[in-house]
Amino acid sequence: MAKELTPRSENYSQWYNELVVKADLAEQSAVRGCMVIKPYGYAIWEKMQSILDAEFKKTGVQNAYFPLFIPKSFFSREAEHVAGFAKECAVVTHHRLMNDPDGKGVVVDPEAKLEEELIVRPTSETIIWSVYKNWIKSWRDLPILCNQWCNVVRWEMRTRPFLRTAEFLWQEGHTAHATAQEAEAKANEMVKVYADFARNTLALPVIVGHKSPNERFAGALDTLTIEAMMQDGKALQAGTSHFLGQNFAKSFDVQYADNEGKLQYVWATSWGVSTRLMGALIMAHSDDNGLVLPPKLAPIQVVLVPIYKTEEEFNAVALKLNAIKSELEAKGISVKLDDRDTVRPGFKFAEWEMKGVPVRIALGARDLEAGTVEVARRDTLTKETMPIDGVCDHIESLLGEIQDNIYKKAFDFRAANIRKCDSWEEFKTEIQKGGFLLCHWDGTAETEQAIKDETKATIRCIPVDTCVCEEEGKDIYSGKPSHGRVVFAISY
RNA sequence: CGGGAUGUGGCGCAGUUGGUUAGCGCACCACGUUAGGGACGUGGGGGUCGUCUGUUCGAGUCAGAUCAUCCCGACCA
Repeated sequence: MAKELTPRSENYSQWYNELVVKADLAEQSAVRGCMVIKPYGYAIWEKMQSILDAEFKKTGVQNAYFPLFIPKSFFSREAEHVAGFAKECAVVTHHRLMNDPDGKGVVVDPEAKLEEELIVRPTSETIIWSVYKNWIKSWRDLPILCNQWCNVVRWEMRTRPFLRTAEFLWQEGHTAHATAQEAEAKANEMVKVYADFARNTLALPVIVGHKSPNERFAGALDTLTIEAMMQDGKALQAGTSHFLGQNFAKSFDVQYADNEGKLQYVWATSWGVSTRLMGALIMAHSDDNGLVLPPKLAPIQVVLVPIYKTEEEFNAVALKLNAIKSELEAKGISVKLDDRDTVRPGFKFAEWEMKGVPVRIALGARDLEAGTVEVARRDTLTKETMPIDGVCDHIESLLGEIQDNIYKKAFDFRAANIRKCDSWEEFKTEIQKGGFLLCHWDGTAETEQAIKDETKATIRCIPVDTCVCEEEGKDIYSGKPSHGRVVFAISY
């Protein structure tokens, strides 16, 4: 059948690419590396947005919107920042088209060349700090805590659906503070928000940690990350929070008068998560039957499938199912009654499984007589027939159970694929098997680079809340002294 | 930008040493039978074979050019 997936174990990439399309999440667009997010996929993203947005607001953050275009001169003010992004920017050079004088179609009007080129934002630090300069005069203006939900463009050489696309949706928070301590605390607070969201909502066990200087955001003094493990053992950076120090304040000359009247540069953070979380969700939980969505994120939590032969049978079954639907909805559960008569039940079962709906209820004439329903759960692919009375209460708790079980499954998988490694020879073969290796590192960029060149493995993070191993040891590569283990992995 | 591959109805493919009307599966349309794990039967619609040039009596098939896409690298959330 057209809907069948390549098995995960056979070709992980192909399985992933097919799943994105077959679960109706997204498809490729006419422009290479860009993606159409379809309604079902977007509904999941919207759910992520609304939950995260509420969390941000609890920390005092407000939403705002800054322009898509950044004048080239703004962009080039912070040296490290430019160096980090210059190679992947879309640039607007003209503002008008004209009819091709030599024939059909249109060409760029050479008369309409812009005096200063505009960069399509790859991230908004520069434009935002050029604006913050006008907002900040006094210590009384601080802190400023803004977030924006928007799209950004990074012209990547190679793209993959959700994980790396030329254009993607994200949120970027940008805060300005009077002191370094306050800014660092904010960066920590936000990475905690991300970690809680990943664990509680996405059912994704993540490791929180610091990036090594090599892997740090361009222009940051410190980058905090949440790192997740995918089912092929590769690491995925799922969100980052940066302590930017005074780099951007100095580049954009943003100073405030403190309570003694002295001018001080402002301290900054920025933090973001993107539609890459969709990729993380897919790769962490899905199986050969398709998507597996944690109930807290599923746009449809329960699907009802009627089974019938005649119209009378359908009416009787639908009556019962509608009653169940109302009762579930009264509990705040989102329900879909699949009453299409154009496809058969078996087709519906397979289709909703592909789309990852956590719970399916099937009800037919047989059940009506016996007073039962069939309840199937997506995470375990098991089903049981139970009395129709009390089924809604059962499903309410079942959704919680499924949420926990999906997290547990991912947690156990990760636990089984994290191991310590103390020998360089062992490292070289072990790292290729996938998973995270906890190893001693001497703290130098040279060692990290050498390891990357030889094995493609990078330091995913220096963990702060999971697998923390502060202990004396020797660097796995250089043999120099080390004060703790860090997480090495091959990453997306 | 380096290495590899592929372009044939919406999708996935076949198409022999060049040979006449370009074929198959899925999807689609109609009718009927079906319906508790991706239904079946019968009938039907839809493609000039990525593009250009060449070789030839004759090109989906051979040659050259060109464009596009995909995979592996470099780069990256």
